[in-house]
Amino acid sequence: MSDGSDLRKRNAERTREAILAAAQDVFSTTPYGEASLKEITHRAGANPALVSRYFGSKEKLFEEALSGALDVGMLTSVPRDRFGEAIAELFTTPSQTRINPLPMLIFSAANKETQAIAVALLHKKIMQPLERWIGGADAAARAAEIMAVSTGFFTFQLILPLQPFQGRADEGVRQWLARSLQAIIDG
Amino acid sequence: MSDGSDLRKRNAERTREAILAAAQDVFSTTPYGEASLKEITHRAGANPALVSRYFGSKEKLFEEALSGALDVGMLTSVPRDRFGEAIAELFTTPSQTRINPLPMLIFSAANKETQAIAVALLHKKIMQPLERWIGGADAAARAAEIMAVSTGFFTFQLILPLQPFQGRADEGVRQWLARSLQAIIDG
DNA sequence: CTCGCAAGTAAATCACAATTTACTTAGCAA
DNA sequence: TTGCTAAGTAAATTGTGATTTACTTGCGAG
Repeated sequence: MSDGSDLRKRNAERTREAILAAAQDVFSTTPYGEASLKEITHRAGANPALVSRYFGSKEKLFEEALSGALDVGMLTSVPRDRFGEAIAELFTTPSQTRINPLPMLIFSAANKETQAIAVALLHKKIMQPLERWIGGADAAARAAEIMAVSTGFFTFQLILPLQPFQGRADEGVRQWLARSLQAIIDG
Repeated sequence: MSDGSDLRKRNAERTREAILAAAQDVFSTTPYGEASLKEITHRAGANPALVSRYFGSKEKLFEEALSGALDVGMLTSVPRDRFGEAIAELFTTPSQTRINPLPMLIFSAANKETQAIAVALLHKKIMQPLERWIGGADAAARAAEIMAVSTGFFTFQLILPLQPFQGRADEGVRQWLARSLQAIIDG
């Protein structure tokens, strides 16, 4: 039976997961159009033809990769009165292990198909729960504001690098991030 | 001689400008990879082969289009004590006439080449003059913060549409934008 | 053991758009 | 008027990468 410690060479489930993991890796560091299935499957030790078999298409693979990476818990697991501080700390502490979904979101701008996929998933997996967590009449606006600040920050930290946002960023930038985000939560 | 009112059918200067204008139009509304030279030159009433002649390549055309669109005057022509208010008003007042360079910046994430082009132009045409206009020790950080907020806003207004940012946006969003930007200027 | 099928592969196909090439034509100059 | 050159065009070329196809092989059931 296929439990997690299965050592067979051929194992559809395992291969599928390996491709998905590689896709999250690649899609969060490489623009969608430049992320090739050859590269992704190579990293997974698999063959490009399997993407079609297991996911249907590159776009569907992207959808599943993004869906798996989007996790509102990142935000909502933090106490409200420390929100800004905690998120600013998280954003400015580079982590090799955890994959960051925001670059994938930014890269999804690369074509209309992936834009549509991203908008739908963003609503379902982030905006709706985030709005509920925030609560109140203008929760939707405040949730959108949090996304705007976060995405803007990562755009210029990871994709179009500006010096002040590089690496751990400086104290001033961290404080700005913390205060901006806290102000949105406090309303 | 070729003054601006020249009516000849064949006029290299005129054609070049027409292609450039069409490119700014298309590149600011269509992801780079989906913006075809066929579409751009069609709008300009010209032929795709002319891009190669007048600009060298699609990337060079993009560079010139972005360069022409990036204009820090948008920001620095505003009095400092009304900065937030004025920019928020500008950002939330949809204009068909003026082309918005920020989507082009966001779309430039689509590949490493255009990223590099965008970063270089962003520095030269926006960050440097903006930092000088802001002044002080942490001017670079504050300039980057302004870009982050602005780009984040347009990402979710124009590219991955979130309801609260659509159209003129609501009063709460405008106030948030105004206050966020003003706070960065005030330090 | 061996058969059948699921898993995996290599190579062909398809699609598409940028760029190049070889050609046509408008417009100016002598 | 005639030719020469710059401007413009149509079609061929190229390159790339996703997807499909036809094939091979591992592996477990019976």
